[in-house]
This record gives sequence, structure tokens and C-alpha cells, in this order.
Amino acid sequence: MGHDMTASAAPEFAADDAPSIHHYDEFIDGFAALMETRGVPRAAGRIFSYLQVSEPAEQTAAQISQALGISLGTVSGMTRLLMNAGWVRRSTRRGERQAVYRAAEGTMTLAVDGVMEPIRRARALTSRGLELMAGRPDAARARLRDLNDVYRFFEEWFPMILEQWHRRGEKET
Amino acid sequence: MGHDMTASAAPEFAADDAPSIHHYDEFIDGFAALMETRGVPRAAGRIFSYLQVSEPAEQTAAQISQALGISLGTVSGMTRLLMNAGWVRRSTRRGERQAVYRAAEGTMTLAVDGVMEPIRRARALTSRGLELMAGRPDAARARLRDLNDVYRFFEEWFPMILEQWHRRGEKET
DNA sequence: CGGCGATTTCAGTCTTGACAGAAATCTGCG
DNA sequence: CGCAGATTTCTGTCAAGACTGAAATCGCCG
Repeated sequence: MGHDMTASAAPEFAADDAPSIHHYDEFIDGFAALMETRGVPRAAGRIFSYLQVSEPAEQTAAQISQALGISLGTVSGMTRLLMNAGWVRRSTRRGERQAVYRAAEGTMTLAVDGVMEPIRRARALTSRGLELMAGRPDAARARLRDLNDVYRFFEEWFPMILEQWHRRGEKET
Repeated sequence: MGHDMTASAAPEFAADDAPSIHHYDEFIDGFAALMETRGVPRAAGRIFSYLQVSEPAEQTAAQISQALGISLGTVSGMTRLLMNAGWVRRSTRRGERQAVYRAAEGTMTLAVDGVMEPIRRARALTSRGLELMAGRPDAARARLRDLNDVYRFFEEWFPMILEQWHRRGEKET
């Protein structure tokens, strides 16, 4: 599994007999739609999903633009967004003018990071809320305490979950 | 008409010297903003957050509207949304015209349900994607396999996490 | 019934932001 | 230098949907 694909393949061509662009539409559009419900722009979701199935894995902005039918300007903006989130990597080989994008590795770490941050912010807010309710009756504070407990629980347990993940197979990314 | 609706049924906890409406703005607006990033309308997030700290816990539509400065029409629509999601309950006491809303209990179960559903959909999509890549080289399918593994992992482990939660504290549902 | 408060529905307004396309900027090369 | 492709930035358009306020509906009470 350590071997790369052909090193001297003509970059203008898609991988040998890879399926046509629309073969993966069901996955690409479906997954993009799911990401959209989580606040990710549709075009960004499409790019991310496309980079999970594209052949070759590394794609230029022009290839992405053409494959998904979105403008180069949008590709530029959305890839930046995806790179900031850590989901996509860009690299540019020396001597090559055009950069290539690929799906980032370490999917699990990425997923956990993406979920831990909102949890931390939520817990900070419920903690602050509990401070603001300092003088109030215990019964009144119960709702916020419950919320706070939930977030604290996840904050504690996610590292252990990650550990389980790394332990289960040695397929670490 | 002398409205002698004497507090025959005393509220769970008195609103007597409860802090002014704006005392919790920091929490309410902050938490609503956080929910907004997850696709929840701002007004809905405010209502949810308000119902975590309001005194009494049960509030009428008119009270919510006034406390948060949002129209009654919006309160109607957003409470419906929150009730569908299971985060808010409505009850109407017999002989009473107006209904009251309150935060739903079982916060942890609610949170887990809210996270499990997207995970299931995501895994269904990555599985489908893997089917579509059936004939492709293993190296090409590696990205989707990784994604699929992550979702499968969470699907397996979340029930165990929930069990841990119920075991640790014997207080909540 | 008929009235009235409570609630929902509906139509219109307005903001947000996703996206395309054009212009501007960048980068290495002849 | 200056060209040419690649990339980013910028501006304008457009659609989605959040929210308001008014009208319609509901449900209880006299």
C-alpha cells in the first residue's frame, strides 16, 4: 500500500478508465446536502465530497470547477474555507504552476476536532449561565446544570473515545 | 373584571425576585448564536435558551414574546420547530386558555439523538459511495473507507457512551 | 349563539450569503 | 521585461428564509 500511482501520468487526463463524472452524483450531492444542514455551503460540500472519490485523488482547481460545474472564483473561496477547516490540503509541486487539492488525511481526528470545539463553547456558556444564576433556587438552576453536565461529559469522554479508536485497528491515518 | 386568578396552583418556583430580563442576555444571545451556527434560526435559539433560565420555568407565548422582543407569530413558528425537534414541550392546563412552554427534560438523550441521526445518514451515504466505487482500485477507495469507518465507529460506540452516562449519575433520565 | 382572548396562518419585507463572472494580482518562464 | 496561465479578489445578482404584522382560525366562556 505504500506505492503511489503512476508518477508520470499525463496530468490533463483523468485516471485510466475512471467512471464518468456523474457516476458519483448520488454520493456527492447527497453528502453535500448533509453537510449543508450543518452550515457548510453547498459548493464547499460538493468539493469536499468530490475529493473523496476523484481519480486521481489530487485535482486542480480547473478540474474541480469543470467536474462540478462551479466557477473558478467559487472554487477558490470554498477551497480556502475547507483548508481553514482542515478538511482539504493544497500542494503545489515545484516547477508546476497549478496547485492541486486533495482530501486531508486523519479523518477521525478531524471529525473529533470539529465536534469538540462547539462543545467547549457550549459548556463555557452554560457555565457562565450558572454563574449568572448564582443566587437562584436550586430547582431553577437544574435545567442549566443538566445542560452543563452533558457538555462536561462529552468533554471528558471524547479523548477516551479517540484512544479507543486508535487502539482498535492499527490503521491510524 | 377582577382577575382573581389566585395562585391556587403555586408555580414550581416563584418568580418573585427573579433577575431582570436582561440579566441573562449574555447566556441567551451567546447560546443562540452558537445554535445558529448549527442551523437553528436565531429566534428559536433564543427561545430555547430563555426556557433554560426563565422563572418560572413554564412560560406563555406572550411572556416569551415580550421577554425576547419577538413577535407572537414567530414564537408560534419557532416553538413548533423546537417541539418537533423535541427540545421544548408544551402543555395546557385544563380550564386554561393559554398554553405554556418549558424546556424538555432528558437533555442527554436529546443531544445524542440529535447527533446520531446525521451520523447514520452520513454512513449510509459513504456506504453507498463505496458501492459505486466497487470496481475501483483499493487505493482510490481508501478515502471513503476511512470516512465510513469513522461513522461506523460512532454508530457502535454511542450506545455505550449513553450507558456510561446513565451509570455515572443516577439522577437523570 | 356571540364575544373574546389565544394561537396559527399568511403575505410581504428585508437581510444574508451563496455564487458567477470580470477584473486584478500573482508567478514563473522565455 | 513582459507574457500567459493560474489564482484571488471584487462586484453584482439572485434566492432562501427569518421575521413582522395583520388576518383568519380556534376554543372556551357567559
